[in-house]
Amino acid sequence: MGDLRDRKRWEPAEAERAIFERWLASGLFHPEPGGSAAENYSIAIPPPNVTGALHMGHALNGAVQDTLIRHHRMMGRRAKWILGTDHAGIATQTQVERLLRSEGTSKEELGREAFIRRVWEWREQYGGIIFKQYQRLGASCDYEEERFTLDEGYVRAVLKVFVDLYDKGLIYRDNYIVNWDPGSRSAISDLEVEEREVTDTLYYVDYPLASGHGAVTVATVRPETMLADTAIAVHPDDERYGRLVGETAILPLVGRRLPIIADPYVQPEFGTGALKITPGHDPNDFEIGRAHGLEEIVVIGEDGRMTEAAGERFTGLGALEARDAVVAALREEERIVRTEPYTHNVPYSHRSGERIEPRISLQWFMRMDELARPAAAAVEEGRIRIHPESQRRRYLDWLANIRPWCISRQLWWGHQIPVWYRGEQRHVGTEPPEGEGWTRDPDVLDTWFSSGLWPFATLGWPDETPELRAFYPTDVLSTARDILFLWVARMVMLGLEFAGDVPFDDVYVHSTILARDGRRMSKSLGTGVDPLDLVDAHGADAVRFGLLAMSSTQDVRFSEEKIVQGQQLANKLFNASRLVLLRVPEGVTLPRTAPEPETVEDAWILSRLQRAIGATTAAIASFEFHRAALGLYDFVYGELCDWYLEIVKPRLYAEDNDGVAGFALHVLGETLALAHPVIPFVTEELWGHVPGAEGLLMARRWPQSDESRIDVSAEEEVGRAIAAVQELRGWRDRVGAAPGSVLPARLEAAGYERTSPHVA
RNA sequence: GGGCGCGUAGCUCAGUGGGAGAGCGCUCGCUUCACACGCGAGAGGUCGCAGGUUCGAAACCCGCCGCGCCCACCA
Repeated sequence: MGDLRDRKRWEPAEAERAIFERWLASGLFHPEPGGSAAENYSIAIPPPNVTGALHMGHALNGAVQDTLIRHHRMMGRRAKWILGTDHAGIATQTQVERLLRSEGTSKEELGREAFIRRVWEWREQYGGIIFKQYQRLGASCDYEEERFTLDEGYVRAVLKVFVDLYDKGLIYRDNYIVNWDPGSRSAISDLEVEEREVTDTLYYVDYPLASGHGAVTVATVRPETMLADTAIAVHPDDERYGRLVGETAILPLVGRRLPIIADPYVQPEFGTGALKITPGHDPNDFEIGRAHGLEEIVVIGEDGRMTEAAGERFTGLGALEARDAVVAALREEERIVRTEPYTHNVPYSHRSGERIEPRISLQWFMRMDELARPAAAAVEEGRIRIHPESQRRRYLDWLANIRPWCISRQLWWGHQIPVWYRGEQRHVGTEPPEGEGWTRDPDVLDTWFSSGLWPFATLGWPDETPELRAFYPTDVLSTARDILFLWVARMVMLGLEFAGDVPFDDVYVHSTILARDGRRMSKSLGTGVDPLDLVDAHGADAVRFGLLAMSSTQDVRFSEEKIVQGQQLANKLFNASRLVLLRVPEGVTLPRTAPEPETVEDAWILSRLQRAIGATTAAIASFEFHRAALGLYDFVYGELCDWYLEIVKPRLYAEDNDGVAGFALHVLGETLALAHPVIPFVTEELWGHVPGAEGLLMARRWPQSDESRIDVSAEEEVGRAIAAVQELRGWRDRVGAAPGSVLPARLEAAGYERTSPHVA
């Protein structure tokens, strides 16, 4: 560790690695299962993607979770931070596909089995790097037990849940309109779609009536989908069209006969008040089509290109090319009456960034309403608390309006759906059926389906393991806001349904750390900041402190200044400790209990310490991490260092200093413990230099705030002295007196009897 | 269209009924034996705008302006 005498600064780079090794070797990161979940403390980490690298969100969330885990570990709880990664279906498959392309091959060329083997190899090579990065932050996860959502046991849990839900009638297969992502060539769920504002052209197109008398004009921004039109709809009360309902129109370019129907969905004010109905490629039209029993035609294929059903001259064209071709053909027939620019929202895939093509396809769905009710009740009744409060409403609103979830994905990397087909027969089970000629459903499950089981599948469910008994339900789930529905709500639903209890008591939704420009950090814009660079530059404690100090109930812009502030705190604490430790005489060790104050300033700092302990404990308990971090800073800087240590310095340097040394050791020891969850490295290092300190600080008891040590009169007395000193210093500077000069002065005021020497 | 939130010092943000604050930046002064990644002293704010409640409002209420996020099936 080196001699403190020669170390004038806290040099995190040198010290942190060694300290982490000591923690890891201690085995304290890995609690043996025992006791009940109510006595123990556990947090399941939001599993990063196998492919993931540490970003600012991970770093903040890591700081939050580690602060909680370390705090509760010091409170004497058996504390487990459950660790693991997510197979991340689309993201991982996309990465490996890209790699294959660079090697001049493709997943189709390899075939499914070889491709999956390849992904596993890739995972062996690159997976889990992120945990090395978490370690640099000091995260005290249980590294001995790393879970993966495609581990054998986990797969069993996923398949069992699928089969159970199927047996309960909550999972079903249907031809339904879905968000088709041509980029990943898979269906995706509603939550993976983002709207973008786009200015398109609204085309007014004449559909001639079959009677030969006149035409109906419809307005559309997607002329290419007219090839799949199967009706025209008008509002039932729309007098302009009343007599046309029941008649037939002829679809231009195709010649199909389209019934003219009445449906209240149609807005008479929009366009011409007549709407072309395309059940195969529009969610609304799909509903109308089902209500009226219309034919469903699909003309856009899985690759986003027009199928043969679109007709010979359009087959193979991309959807946008087809739009131009259709418009050209319509112009040739003089069907386009007019056009106007039109700005509206268009769905894009959050995954691939490509435009979503709504299309009908055969998919697996999960009914959510039945599961949603208890999940809402758990929050309404306070069995789960969501912080900040504002997120509670979002959660409840989403559950109240929940819709079926499309859970099948047309990928290879993931949990393959446990359904086998043979002719008309279907077998749903965790084991393949007996006999020959069965083929398994090729689709895999949405990644969030397996993530939804995370808090209990990681603990061995469906087996009744000691881990499950000891650590489920977990205590806190800390996460970013954008996966509240995608992940958190689904864990609640599935936890209640399968593990028999809520998956966690508290949900903490942390800030999103934005770039300086107020937008999300972006690699392509170069506005991202790598947390590991910050660790290199300022140390892990500084990064943790800074992120916690930045965190809030809302989004914040990243400011490196806060991290610098953390670095200052670590350095300050290091040097304050040096002052005390280097003056402790032989034979004086850390007192077992708080010593009696010898002077008013002793009483004062002891009193202020109790308040700092109370405030820090309360801040962590209420998930106000900025209060915890900044409060520590204020105590260490503003009270301990600026005043107490300055005042006692002469006593520490005096010959017979046993008393004050012991007292200062006590204050130091309590302060190190108090700061440890936020800045674990420097505090652990210093603890190792405290004479009489036993074991790791990480395992020490959490300081208790002792009401009887709060001394209001000492606080007032010293507070007055501080104010007097500040006033005198101001005066000194104003009159231009040299700081080193000695001036005769007389103090004429009451209440300074014991502090006047310090004022002097 | 519905919902939520934000607007406080040059920057990033705390503060939510009674003193306008922190870090960084800026100015001035200090090689004081824990720390120059330091110490001390300062400058800097109509707390978005307008109205109301109150003895008292940065904070509570109403409106407006500006910014952001989420949800939503009007072609």
